[in-house]
Amino acid sequence: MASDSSTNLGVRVTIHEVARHAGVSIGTVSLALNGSPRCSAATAERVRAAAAALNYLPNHAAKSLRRQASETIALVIPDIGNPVYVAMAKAVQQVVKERHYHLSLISTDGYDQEEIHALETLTQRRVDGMILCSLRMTEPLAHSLQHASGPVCVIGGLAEIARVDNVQVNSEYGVRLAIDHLVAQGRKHIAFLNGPRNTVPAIVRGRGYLQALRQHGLDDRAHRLINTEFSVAGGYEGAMALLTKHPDIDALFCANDLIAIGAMKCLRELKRRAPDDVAVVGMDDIPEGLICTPSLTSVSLLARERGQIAAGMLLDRLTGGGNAEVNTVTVTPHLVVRESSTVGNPPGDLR
Amino acid sequence: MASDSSTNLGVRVTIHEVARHAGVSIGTVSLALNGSPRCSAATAERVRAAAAALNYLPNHAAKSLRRQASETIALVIPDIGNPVYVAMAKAVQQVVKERHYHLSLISTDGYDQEEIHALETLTQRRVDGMILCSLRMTEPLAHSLQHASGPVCVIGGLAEIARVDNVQVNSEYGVRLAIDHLVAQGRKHIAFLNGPRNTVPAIVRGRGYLQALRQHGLDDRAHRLINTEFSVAGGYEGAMALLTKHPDIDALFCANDLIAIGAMKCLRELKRRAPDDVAVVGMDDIPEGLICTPSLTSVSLLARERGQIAAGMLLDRLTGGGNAEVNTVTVTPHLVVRESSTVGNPPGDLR
DNA sequence: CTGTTAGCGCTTTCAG
DNA sequence: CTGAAAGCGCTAACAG
Repeated sequence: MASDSSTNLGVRVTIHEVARHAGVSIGTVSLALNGSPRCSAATAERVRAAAAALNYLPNHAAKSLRRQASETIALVIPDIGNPVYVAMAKAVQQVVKERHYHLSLISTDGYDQEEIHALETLTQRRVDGMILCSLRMTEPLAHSLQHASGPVCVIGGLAEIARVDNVQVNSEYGVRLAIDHLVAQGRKHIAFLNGPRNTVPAIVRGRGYLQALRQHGLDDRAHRLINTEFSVAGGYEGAMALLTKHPDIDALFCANDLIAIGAMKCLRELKRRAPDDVAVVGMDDIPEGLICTPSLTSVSLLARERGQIAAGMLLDRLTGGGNAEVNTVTVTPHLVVRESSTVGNPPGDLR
Repeated sequence: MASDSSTNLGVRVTIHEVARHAGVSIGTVSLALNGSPRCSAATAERVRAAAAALNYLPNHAAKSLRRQASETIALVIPDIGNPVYVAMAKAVQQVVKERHYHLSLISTDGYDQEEIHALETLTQRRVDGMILCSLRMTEPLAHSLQHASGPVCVIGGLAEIARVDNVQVNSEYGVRLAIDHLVAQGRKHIAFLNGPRNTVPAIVRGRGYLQALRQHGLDDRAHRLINTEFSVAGGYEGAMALLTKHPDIDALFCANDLIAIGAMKCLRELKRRAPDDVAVVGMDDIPEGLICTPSLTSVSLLARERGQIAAGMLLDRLTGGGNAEVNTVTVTPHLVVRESSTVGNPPGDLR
């Protein structure tokens, strides 16, 4: 009754108890438990048995302090409410787990300050490395990044201003795919619901949009481009503003799927049918694109893959396999055609 | 060039450098930085200045090891892909932040083992306390819980088998609200798309469903009840099975909104109109309920509020304000009526 | 009010 | 192959 060997009731068991129980010194326990070869198999077995019997679990703080490593990486994302980042996080989580690390997930929810703050966790040795997915790669952030006291891998963003590992997606090409598709569907007045003006993705996508219009010989005066939040509410408001100002719009290209979903809600209220009156195309290819009516055509920016690649890259660097130079990987988006952009011949495959 | 005082380039600065720089001892630095009153204001200021100049950040592992506390709590949720848990996490995050703690978010994604594993982080002193939101409160889990080496607050689940702090929602009453509403809308053949048989919420909701049917004098043989996954895919498949077997069904009550969304997708494919042919009601009141067509009537189970309450309860216990006995709070759900259940008179307010 | 010192639990030399 | 001992960076008791 004094002690229940199957549990540890608040009484933390340390390496010392294990040593006593196994009749060896604490140094030997450490060697045995870490699978060092400089320890006889018999002793190792005895130590493991003692540890199991006592329900021993190593104190993480002590281990970190001594090893100068926490076996944890952080993933910093802009918004955990956006399913595309959830998908990314799941991919990272999987890799991290396979390689016996831990993941600390941080959502900055639009506060730039949080990103700098997250970088501090690196210096504080709470995490060994970090995957940073930021919408606003500002100068102070780039600077903190450059001088971070541990490896960082950036997903997206302007990695040009900070020389660090990064995985990019060719989103201008993604925009191109969407516009090409809409033109092929016979659309002439293609509007663009872009993200906030001060975000890197919005800048790149806006540029791509105008370029694509030009290449198709369409009016590229950008008068059908509007900036809004990367959210359903943003899409709704942006679409409302755009459609009331330009009733001739026959296609809405949206910088992400949340915006597209908000835009479709707006269309419904305005009694304009999608895709018949207005075709809609988003970006990110989130699962929600399948549940809305009509189902949403979208450009996949391979969030899952990027997360997976970034995690591998970071862990390689952490576990010694890393090389000296800066690594860059760029993935290529692809278009997923669904109902919201194809009148008459809806694609059969909705997954 | 050898040193840039505005950053620390990989060279970790410790309390010793700060002490040297400020011309005091390390003990004094510690006192000053932790705002101890036993330290003159002038010295404190000098130390703070030195720390800032050197870009000093305390080593978290060292601090944790010494203080036996990590100033971090964990939130364990079943599925980060379910927006209701994202909402809960955001609420917890906010409270945690206000009270200057850190949050470690863990998604178990259906693996029971992960929950036990998460509890180990408590013993390993990675976290000081934990909020556990589990679908399957199994015996081994309850046991680990009971003997956890730190405070745990359970959200939902069967807290009866483990005497720990908990915040509940009266979901049987929530089910009642939904069934009452459907009956009031004139529905006679109300089916129930429940969650997996071995989960606590499904057990409770299934019981509530049958009880409510009985109270309305309806057939309570449970032949229109089916168990499926708490997901869109689960809802789709479950609805397909149910509707083909029982064509007379005129209402689908779903154990959560993901199931309801999947069910609506199924209805669309079967060319059965919602709400005209089949009314649909879900539970959780996730934002996605607003983007689907028709918008989804749902029972709010107050995930945000429960997260907020649980976080407060846990932090109170951690920061000393806690009392000895086990705390229990129960919140009361409410119905949010939208289009999917009301033919003819859609409610004006869709937010 | 400030300096000195022990020690949190662990890993890792260095001896034996 | 195993034991002893130092020390990671910090806090908190205890002197002064």
